[in-house]
Amino acid sequence: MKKKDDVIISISTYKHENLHFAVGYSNNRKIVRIALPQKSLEEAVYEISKYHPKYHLSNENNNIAQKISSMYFGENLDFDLNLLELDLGESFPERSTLKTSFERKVILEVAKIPYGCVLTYKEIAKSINSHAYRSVGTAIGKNPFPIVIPCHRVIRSDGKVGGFGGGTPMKVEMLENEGIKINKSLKISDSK
DNA sequence: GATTGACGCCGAG
DNA sequence: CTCGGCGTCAATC
Repeated sequence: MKKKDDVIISISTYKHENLHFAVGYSNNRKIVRIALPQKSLEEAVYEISKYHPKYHLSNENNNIAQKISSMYFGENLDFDLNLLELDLGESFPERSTLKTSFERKVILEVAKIPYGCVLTYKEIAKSINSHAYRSVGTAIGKNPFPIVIPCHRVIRSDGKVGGFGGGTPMKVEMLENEGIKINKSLKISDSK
């Protein structure tokens, strides 16, 4: 009997401006994880393979990886969320980082934030009827689909950009690529 | 239970 | 403005 966790995923990559993007797919063609851009191909692939050790590299679907890189660099593109395997808890019980309903609620709420806009961790918590601001941050930190699920658009209530898995500088860069102004003390400068 | 957070709020310097 | 300190609650051990 085949364990679900043994599925072999395929990883496709795309390079732009010396940054390597990687996307992992399950055998049903859904995206199981997106890697933030890395300086080398090996690092980009590792960001996927550390959650899904059984994989092969593929050149199929790297148009998607290319699209994701365009979004990273600030293009305002629509992305079909149906391409994402949001049900990771079921499909990949061991590797999942979206196990609980709380985490899924948070991620789905973040998915609604439009291009060029930001919300605070507190606002996300409020919209899912919770006061667990810190837990919202922790859940967003596990986002398997960065860039597409715009976790970089969630900031602190004091106006600072806050933490980010790929480092605060990357978060700043992504926000600036969307036209959001950020001053030297890492605060969003009001764009009115 | 105890510890740990990509947080929030307030008060003291 | 920076820093503690405490509040808060989901996840993890």
